[in-house]
Amino acid sequence: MLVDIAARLLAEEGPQALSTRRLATEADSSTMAVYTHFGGMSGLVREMVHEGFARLQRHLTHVRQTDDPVADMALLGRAYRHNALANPHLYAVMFGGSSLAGFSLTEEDRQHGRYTLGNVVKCATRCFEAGRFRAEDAELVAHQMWSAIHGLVTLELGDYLIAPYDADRCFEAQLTALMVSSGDALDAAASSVALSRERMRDEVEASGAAGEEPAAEG
Amino acid sequence: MLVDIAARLLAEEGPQALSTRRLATEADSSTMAVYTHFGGMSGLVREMVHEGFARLQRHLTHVRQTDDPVADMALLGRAYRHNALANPHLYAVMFGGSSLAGFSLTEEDRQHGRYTLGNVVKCATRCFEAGRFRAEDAELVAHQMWSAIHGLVTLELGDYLIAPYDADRCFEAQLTALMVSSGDALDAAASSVALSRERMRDEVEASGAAGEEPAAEG
DNA sequence: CAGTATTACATAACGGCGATATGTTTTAAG
DNA sequence: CTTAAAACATATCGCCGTTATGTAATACTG
Repeated sequence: MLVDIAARLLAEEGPQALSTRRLATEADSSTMAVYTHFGGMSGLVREMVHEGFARLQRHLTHVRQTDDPVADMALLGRAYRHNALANPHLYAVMFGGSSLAGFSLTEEDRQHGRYTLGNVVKCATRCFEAGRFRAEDAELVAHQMWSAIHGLVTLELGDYLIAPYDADRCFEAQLTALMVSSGDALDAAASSVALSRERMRDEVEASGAAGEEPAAEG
Repeated sequence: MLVDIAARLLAEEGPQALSTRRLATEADSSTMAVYTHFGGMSGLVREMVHEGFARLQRHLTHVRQTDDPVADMALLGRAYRHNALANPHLYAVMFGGSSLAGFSLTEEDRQHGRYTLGNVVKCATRCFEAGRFRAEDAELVAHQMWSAIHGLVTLELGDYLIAPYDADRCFEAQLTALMVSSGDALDAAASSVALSRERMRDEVEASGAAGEEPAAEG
């Protein structure tokens, strides 16, 4: 399928490899294929955005609920970052706006992935019910998690975070800070974040052994 | 100067207006001008990045130190956002990575603007000395402020934040959350953030009356 | 001053891009 | 079988960044 080829090209060679002629060559067809099936490059980019959010959703729904909702929340953050690092160019298309020259996304395209926030909203509600977070707006908390971690991931993908304040260090600090600012106690937050790190390590080891990674890239 | 024309085109018409032919037309010269002066579009983009960070620095150094360092810190956040909203396309070039198709920035280009973080680091140190922040790494705090607010601004510029959780609301919440997670008490943080909002309002009214805005855009 | 080397500029061309128009082949419906 | 629709291939248009080549202006040097 053309979408699969496009996803592979995007992951392996980056945005500049996504051209009608390159796709035609790769699919053994003509440049018209993109237009008959997607109405142009914009339509194909839209499909890529949907695919990107589907992969994100797959990562987020993969975190299991435990009796430590704050650790679950931290794990959601780790899953978000993990997905972005596994599909960096796809993530750039999802949020980069005009990452591909001149291909502006529709308002509907931009808001399409909003459903993935539901995972975070539900988890925030559980944190409220457990008395770990101040009882405030769960959606607002979700938006704060989203924008803060999105910002860190964006800077990381752009190679703006370097030693000694590399992305790993900033991310761990960011996770704890987010839990604290939502109302959790500092030591409790640090403990839950540490627990989430162990759960994440176990997760990637298990799926790494099964070779289940969604995408690899250089 | 070619850089001024480029900055104007970028601000008024967006990234796709930045082409050698368009610049040649606008400057009444040929396409070679970009190559003799900047060695190509990449060089011109680099100059734009430098200009963008210079404007950011101008905004950041414009916030005055008061006896409420947390309010000063919040005002730095507001200044950062204000600069990004005043120069949205320029901000996209600074951090969008490949906002312009295929023009990858050098490692030196990406790290060039790092000096602007110094304003935040100094302010964080003052927050420590005032006993408002937990005495930890000032640079780490600065990085957290940076990535969190950068993430929010990025989502805002990309029109990802819509009512009822619009950018204004998320930003105010983000500011308070950042101060709280750095160690400030919730009510103290909220009070300083509110104070910073008033100072910001006075600021834009004063400079607005003098017509001193750095750039306007549709 | 003359002579020269460097820089700036204009023109034309190359390859690649998204997009369109047109005609042809394949597919599916009646 | 007939025909309407979908998919495809080819050629072309107007962009793009970039390069090569030749020319005019400038600055340096003896």
